[in-house]
Amino acid sequence: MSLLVETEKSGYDINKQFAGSIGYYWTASHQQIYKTLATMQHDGWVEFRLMEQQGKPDKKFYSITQTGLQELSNWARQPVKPQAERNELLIKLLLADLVGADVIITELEQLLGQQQKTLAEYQHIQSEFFTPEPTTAQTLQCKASFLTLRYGITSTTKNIHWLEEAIDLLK
Amino acid sequence: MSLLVETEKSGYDINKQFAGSIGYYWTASHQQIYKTLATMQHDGWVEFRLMEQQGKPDKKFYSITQTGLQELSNWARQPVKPQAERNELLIKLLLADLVGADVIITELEQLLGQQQKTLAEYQHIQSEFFTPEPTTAQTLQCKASFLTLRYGITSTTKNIHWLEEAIDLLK
DNA sequence: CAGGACATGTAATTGGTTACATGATTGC
DNA sequence: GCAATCATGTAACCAATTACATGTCCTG
Repeated sequence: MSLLVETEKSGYDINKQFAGSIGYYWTASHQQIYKTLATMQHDGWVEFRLMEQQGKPDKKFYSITQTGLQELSNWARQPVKPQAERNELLIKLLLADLVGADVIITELEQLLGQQQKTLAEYQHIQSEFFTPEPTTAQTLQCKASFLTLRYGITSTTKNIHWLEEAIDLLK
Repeated sequence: MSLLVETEKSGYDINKQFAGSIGYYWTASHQQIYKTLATMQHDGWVEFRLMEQQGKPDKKFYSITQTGLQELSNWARQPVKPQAERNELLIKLLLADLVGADVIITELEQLLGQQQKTLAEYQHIQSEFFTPEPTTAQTLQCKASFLTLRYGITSTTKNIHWLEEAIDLLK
């Protein structure tokens, strides 16, 4: 729903946003998107207007309603609920005896490579779009995107650190 | 199932383990635990023996079977599936215009306080149980617990860094 | 005598994935 | 001719949460 605050969008558009940069911190399958839009429409949180197209299926442009805006604002005022951390990797560590440490180490190394690649991408984005860094004078919108990217960079960096430490100790 | 590799346990025991240190990287409600144990037992991955007790309800001590061990080992050899990141906080950042930046900042500060407390706890545990740090000579079991703690410390540190940066920029 | 630990569950619902389905248009 | 893009969905299933349920013993 947050994505609809800015401007009206179709389910397809939202799906593309998840596939892009938004996907770094939130994702949903297209099935999930359409289902959610349908229930939100049913609850009166969003409404849509049909846009007929030739050759392609019709588009439904969803926009947020007053009720929806109220609902969203209420949600944003509630503290985030601590979500259960579930880390398969740490479970596997316990099983190192069972499958052999080398299997685990190989996987850790693979993940390390991936994370290093991701970090490089993020840093590229930062140097391209956020130099110099946003100051307090910038719009909230701009700060939010910057902090999102920074979140990606800090978590990836920490992951790399931990993976290196883990590989080092297990070897 | 990983928790049953070491020794037989009841659902109640597992629940307590989740409530303790294991809970930092994996949790489940007692309902979920009993349900999962029941299906695993049905699939032949675990078996139990009843322990009758006077005054208290009977206990079911579950232990892992050969089939279960095989299944678990297969699972551990598979690469972890990348799980969809979902971060409510970053969504809220986008809504700072709607609810006012101060609401968001207050929440960030609250979280910062919590994380600092958590970090202090972790560091206490580290200094108590892992000084000096485990070397390559230690058992895998010991290394695994250490790395789990290290994971907690690195991610909490990362959260603190990011929260400080975010508060700073939004103010 | 109230509240928590002990010990197990069922039922209903939500949130999400996987698989299946449709059908025209555009680019290689 | 084949795959990808555009654009929507349904159906079945799995995982997890919330709420409800039972009954004893021990401690303050």
